[in-house]
Amino acid sequence: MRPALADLIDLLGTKWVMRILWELRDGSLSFRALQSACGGISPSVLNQRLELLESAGLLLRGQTSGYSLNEHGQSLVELHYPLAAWAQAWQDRQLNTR
Amino acid sequence: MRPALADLIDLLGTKWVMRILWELRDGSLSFRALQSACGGISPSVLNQRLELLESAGLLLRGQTSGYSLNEHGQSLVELHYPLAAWAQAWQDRQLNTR
DNA sequence: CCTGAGTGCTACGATATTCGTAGCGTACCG
DNA sequence: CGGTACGCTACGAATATCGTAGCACTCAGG
Repeated sequence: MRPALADLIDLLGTKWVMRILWELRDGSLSFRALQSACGGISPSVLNQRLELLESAGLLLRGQTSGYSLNEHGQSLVELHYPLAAWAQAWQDRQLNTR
Repeated sequence: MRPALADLIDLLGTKWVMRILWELRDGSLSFRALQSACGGISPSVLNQRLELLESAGLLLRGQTSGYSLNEHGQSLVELHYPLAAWAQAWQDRQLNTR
């Protein structure tokens, strides 16, 4: 039996997925705003990922207010907040090493 | 100034990277064992990712005992342990919805 | 009305990444 | 001298992503 976590890891390991979740962490963004927030992801791929996240039950397609995370998506991205401190220490380490 | 977390997210968002970290979570694996643990990733890409993880300072290339995470890699993957419970609830939700 | 600006999203050729398989060179064990 | 397992490379085929152009729609001003 395949563990649930492996499926999640595959989802999060899909290019752009984590980034999109992250950019939506504190509120909704329009399609185009998301596109530029992600540094110029192409619209076809962005749309593909948005469909993926919607079918994963994490995303709300806003009719007026753009895209935003639902409660589940929000709780998932909040689980990643501790990564911020780790990332900072990691970057400092990389700079010193190099 | 680009936040450190964005770099980390890009790293983790690279295909196979999270999966490799996860498969190495409790010990070392040989190249071929990693390959099959990841469900048949092609060796060229696996090698590429191993180099990436090594240059990111997370991986130890074992001379005898295969590949394993160093202390930093280990601490990173431990930050993801809380995801397991979330993933389980997520999967249950998906099954009920469908 | 009409125009302009913003929206979500599609199309499509060019480019980059990944896959799948075959195989090399080495080391160890009988 | 096999046999087996190892890390890893090569390379064409398949797939994914990029970059750009543009369509259809909505809404605010003039």
